[in-house]
Amino acid sequence: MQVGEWMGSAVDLVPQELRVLVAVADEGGFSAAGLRLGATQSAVSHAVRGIERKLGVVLFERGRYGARPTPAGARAVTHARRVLRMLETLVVETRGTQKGEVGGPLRIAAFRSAALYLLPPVLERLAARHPGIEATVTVVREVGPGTAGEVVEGRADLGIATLGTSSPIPPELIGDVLLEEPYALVHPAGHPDPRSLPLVDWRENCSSYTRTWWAAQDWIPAATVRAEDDGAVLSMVGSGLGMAIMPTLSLTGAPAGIEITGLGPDRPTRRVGYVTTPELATTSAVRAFVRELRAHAKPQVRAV
Amino acid sequence: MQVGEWMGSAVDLVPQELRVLVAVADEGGFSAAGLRLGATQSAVSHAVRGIERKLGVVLFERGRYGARPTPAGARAVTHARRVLRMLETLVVETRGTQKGEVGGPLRIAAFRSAALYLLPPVLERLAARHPGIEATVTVVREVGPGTAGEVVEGRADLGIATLGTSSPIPPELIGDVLLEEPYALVHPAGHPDPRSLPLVDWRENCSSYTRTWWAAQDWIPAATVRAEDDGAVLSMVGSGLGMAIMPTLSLTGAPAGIEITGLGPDRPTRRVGYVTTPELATTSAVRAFVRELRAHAKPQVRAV
DNA sequence: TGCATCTATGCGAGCGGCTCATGGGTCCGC
DNA sequence: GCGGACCCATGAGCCGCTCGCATAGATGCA
Repeated sequence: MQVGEWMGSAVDLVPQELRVLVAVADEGGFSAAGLRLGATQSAVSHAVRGIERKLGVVLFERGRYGARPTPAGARAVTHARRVLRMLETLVVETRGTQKGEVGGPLRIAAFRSAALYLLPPVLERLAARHPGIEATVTVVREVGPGTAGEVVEGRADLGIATLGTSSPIPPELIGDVLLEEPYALVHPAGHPDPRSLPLVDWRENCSSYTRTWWAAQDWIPAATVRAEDDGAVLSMVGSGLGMAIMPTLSLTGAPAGIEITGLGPDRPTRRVGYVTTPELATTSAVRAFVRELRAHAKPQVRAV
Repeated sequence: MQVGEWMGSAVDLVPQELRVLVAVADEGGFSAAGLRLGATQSAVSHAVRGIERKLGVVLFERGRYGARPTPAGARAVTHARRVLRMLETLVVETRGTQKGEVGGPLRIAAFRSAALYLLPPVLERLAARHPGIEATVTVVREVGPGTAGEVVEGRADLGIATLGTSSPIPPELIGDVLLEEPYALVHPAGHPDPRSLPLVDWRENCSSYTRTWWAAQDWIPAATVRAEDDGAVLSMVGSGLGMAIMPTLSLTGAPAGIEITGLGPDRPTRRVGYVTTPELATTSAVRAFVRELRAHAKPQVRAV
């Protein structure tokens, strides 16, 4: 005989149900979520209905367009992501304790230049040392919530972020500064008076500290051109369209025909660091990655 | 048709399985765990076997005595507790978002005197303000891992701890100081020279800062009597057996016949605070409790 | 007014997880 | 030494949950 409500709480959300929530939120509809999960729309509909009945709360507004999370639904999805990640962690760490090795997925969110120039050598050494770790990098524009937002929302395990006065670490996250790098003036090579060129800027380049310094410099004009990202800025400068003030990391892949000039002793700097959730900070995969990150970031500080 | 491995990952630990792990670890055996879960020993055996097969790791050593967790098992149990708590949080917070009210279980670990004299008024006001919160208090001796250990192990959501130089907040936890209270000399009322009495002490009374101060006081003898807890010390002092040096909180319920004398301007103090996990710190129940805690702790600082 | 594209739902099938019953192993007392 | 009293392990069977299928309902668009 099997009693209706047996072991377990009255409201038990199994991992599959959590995955359904995340999939619906990500895909924006039941049908698309079903496709992503390798299931039918019917299964998703049944599942969501069951969850809503258990919780006594409507989680998604259905409509012609698909499904949007209600406020309660959005909160549920955020929690669901974290729970799913902790379940993954449980499995990986338990296995790792047995075998004495480090492994598991590691989702990194980074802004463009960090993903292109800072992470590759770090990930290379990480892979060499811990082949079990499956690292994935997502490039996120460092505006609004930025990479830290990805971590808060549970979409990433660790974020490479610019940690400035304008963007402190959110209270529910922890992190540390990896390197402090100066801004420099970039301009077409051989230009006699680069400071007179029009300024090329891009959206992410707006740390408040930098802005303060900018305001004190009377030679800096308002940006005449606003590019999509720092890479675009760099190529525009290379094409002779103007000059730009960029952090060192963005200049790593500078093409030929570009000259970099320092901004003097009182030049502005920015701090680049990492952020992660405290429950993930203790996992061996995150610790191993941060170790490699530190080992590579430290020399760069001196090289600047 | 239903494919063998359909939705969800190959290794999916459902909440019931997590509860089985926790129950077996807590109860020390499959039969007892089954009893606690309202299920049979057979079900527990099947479940544990299934989990071990999924993870590919032996989680419990079985024997005549029952079942003990292996190292991997212990880690799995710790993670399981946290995941279960986060699932609970998901449900409660999602419902709360809808209704706009705060609720859910709140497991508090506190050392004896805090549970007896600090918490009751706080819990009273908390219950008045948020009837939905179901607070439970566990008294934990503040030695070794102490109340913070309960939180780390996932057995409590929030701990009232003595935060001193000897016991810093563990890196995976967050917390804050609530009040700083002085130690005082307690002795039988009317005694002409209380400092000459034999010293009564107890195990928890061993902050390193206090010890430093003690070492500098030549009038303090080695403890001649060592009681089980501060309450016992207090009643022994009340019986005229000797004097003791105790923090203010332990003196709240001092019986008649006891006199309290200050220890001068350079008296030692101890800091009492709370600790919790960062993922719980953002939940509305914990925030509400901490708010009440602060509101009550603050005046006590001035009253000292 | 069809059509396209969503979600909702009734129905049936299969797997998973439970109980029941039983067996094996070990320690203890008589 | 031997039954009994604890453990856990395992096989058989049953029941419910969850999913797929088919279809109906809703809605915006041409």
